[in-house]
Amino acid sequence: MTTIADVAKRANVSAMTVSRVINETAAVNDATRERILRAMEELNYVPNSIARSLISGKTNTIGLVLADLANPFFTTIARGAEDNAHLHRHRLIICNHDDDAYKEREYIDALISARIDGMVIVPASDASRDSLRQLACHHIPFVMLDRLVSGISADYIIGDNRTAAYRLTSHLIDQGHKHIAIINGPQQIYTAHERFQGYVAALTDHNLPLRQELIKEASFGPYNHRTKDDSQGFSSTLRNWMQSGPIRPTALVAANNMVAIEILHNLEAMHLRCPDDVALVCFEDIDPYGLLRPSVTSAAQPAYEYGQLAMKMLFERLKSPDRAIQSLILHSEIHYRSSSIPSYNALYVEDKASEIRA
Amino acid sequence: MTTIADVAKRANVSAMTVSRVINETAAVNDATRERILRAMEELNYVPNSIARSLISGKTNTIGLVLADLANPFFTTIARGAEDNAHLHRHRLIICNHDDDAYKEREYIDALISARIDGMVIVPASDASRDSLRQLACHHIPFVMLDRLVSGISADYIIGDNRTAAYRLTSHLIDQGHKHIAIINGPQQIYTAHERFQGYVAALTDHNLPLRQELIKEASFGPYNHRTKDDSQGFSSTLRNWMQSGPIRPTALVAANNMVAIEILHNLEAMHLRCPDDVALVCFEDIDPYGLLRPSVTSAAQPAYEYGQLAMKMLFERLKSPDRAIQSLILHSEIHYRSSSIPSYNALYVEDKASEIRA
DNA sequence: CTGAAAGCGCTTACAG
DNA sequence: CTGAAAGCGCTTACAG
Repeated sequence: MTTIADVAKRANVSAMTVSRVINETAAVNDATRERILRAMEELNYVPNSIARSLISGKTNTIGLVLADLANPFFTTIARGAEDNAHLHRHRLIICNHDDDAYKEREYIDALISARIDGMVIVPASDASRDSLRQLACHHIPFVMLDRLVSGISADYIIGDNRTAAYRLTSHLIDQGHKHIAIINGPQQIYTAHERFQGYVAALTDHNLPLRQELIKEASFGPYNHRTKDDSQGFSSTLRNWMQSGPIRPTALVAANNMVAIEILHNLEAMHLRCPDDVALVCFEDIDPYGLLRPSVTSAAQPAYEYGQLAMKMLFERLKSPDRAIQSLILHSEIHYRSSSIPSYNALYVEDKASEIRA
Repeated sequence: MTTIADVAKRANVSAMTVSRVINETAAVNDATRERILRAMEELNYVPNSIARSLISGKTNTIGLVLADLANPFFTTIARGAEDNAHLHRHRLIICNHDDDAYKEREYIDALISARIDGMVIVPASDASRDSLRQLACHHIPFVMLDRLVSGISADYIIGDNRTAAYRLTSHLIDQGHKHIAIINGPQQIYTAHERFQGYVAALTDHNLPLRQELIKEASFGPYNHRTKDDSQGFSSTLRNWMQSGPIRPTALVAANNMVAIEILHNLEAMHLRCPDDVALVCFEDIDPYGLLRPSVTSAAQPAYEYGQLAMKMLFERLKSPDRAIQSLILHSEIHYRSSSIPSYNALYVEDKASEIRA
């Protein structure tokens, strides 16, 4: 690999002068500059960022740590983050922790060692606390995205999970449902916990009983992309509810997009129709291209903005390390669609713009 | 930031001995080792990978350069690549070039400067040639994925585009279609070019005329995630074909998943039904979760394997820089579904396993 | 088993 | 306008 010394020798100057030409950090004689530029070109010289980083302490690299790049919600976040990082001339290292705090820790340790300038992280769970403390301890600024970890004070951007869950559940109640089951994510994950609280609050406020038999905790997965057989572990619960349980739910709340997709597969396998046999609402957009029929009622979060704004917040932090901690709550947009409104398709055919809004 | 010198001072040894303990590169007295380990812990020391990289010439970092992370095809590739990179304890830098060779060049220059160990790249177009030559010139091994660039000899993994296009088109012909239109990608993109050749060959072999009026070149986008209004620029063509053109096609070939999605939106806006009013086939999986109705006939490529195998091929190259160039062709699986088979839904309801295979 | 010296490829700070 | 020296945080190669 050509070094600055090679260029210097060929141009008959010192490395220092070459450095000045590259970085335009001081005036250089025009003839000398020409000679140096020619030497750089002839040798096809590209400066070594590693050497620069060792001196500057900056790598122009940001870590993006999230659950699963293959989940469309996180995919879109990643694209928003990458676009913004590119704008700031930084590169993005992407890591998938699959909601596993141990895997997350491995990545974080590697990223600390790689001296990333900062991190945007969707924490795996409450067990991420030590990892985040480790980051702080090494003075690596980070933004928590989508999920909080209690005991950690740092910039963050999250959604209005509890409110959204309350609204989705209330919508089902408004539709006349009394037995509303929920398939939730692991409670040590912030969003899953918040959504459950919103579900509980809506039932309570409407004087409906909270039935333990209608609550199931599942994985937010699947994270194994090779097999898709009930990796979330709620198929039998769902079958039991719909076919032989003591209380058959007439509506289902899915705590994220992956859960909703798996529910739709299960309903199809059971030859049940949605919303005729059972209604469905979910979190996160399950249908980014708007092509699913039945279309699914969901609390859509602005994923691209999540990524973009988290990165923006991080760069502001890098610029002003001592500024006050900031937080941002992005509100979900509830899309009321056919999976929870029996008459929706008729409406839909008549007028595409008739989508009901809260 | 704590350095190896800080640890050495606290443990009353030289930096060299600390280095030996960290890397287990030579025997160290047990008591000394204990003292050093304690000092490392007390100071919360994490070795600086940057400094190591400067010496070793390795960064344990791989560049993954692709068109658009938000396209599910590339998303799945990225996940496959990241999983494999993680297995090899390497980190992945992800870059989106949006089929823009200029944007691609910026990234490649930055990655060369960052001294990545290798790259997996879906080249933007034939105009990527110079960028790839630049990589080779800097002795950075790379694997071309999904797309080839003529004049570049390097390891690669691609699909069987021409054959798949031939089969998809022939399938439409078998179904009795005579006016088969194609909305293709830019011809300087390898896959678009190959798919078009397959389409032409199928028509020719079946003695059907190639009609210029039924050929439209569009973007493989959209790459702007904020607006989705005809960013590919074929809406008016499609409208013309279906509503007022001299020859109304009875079937459409979509050259990638994004084009197919946009076609479905357009058909819906025109109140046309698929396959009743016009049949549709496409490349790449448009429906990773199998929930679309109508389900779309497509030549699905094993995206996860693309990413995984490309990374595997790259690591083998890194291990054996002088081994012969390898290439791998992954065959598409043609899924015959309802968008091109009028009776499909009836079959489907009767028996989910009745999917027709070639 | 341990350490002093040199160097990876650059830039900062100083001198002229 | 230009350059010699020192140093970023490590490891390699040598010496003892």
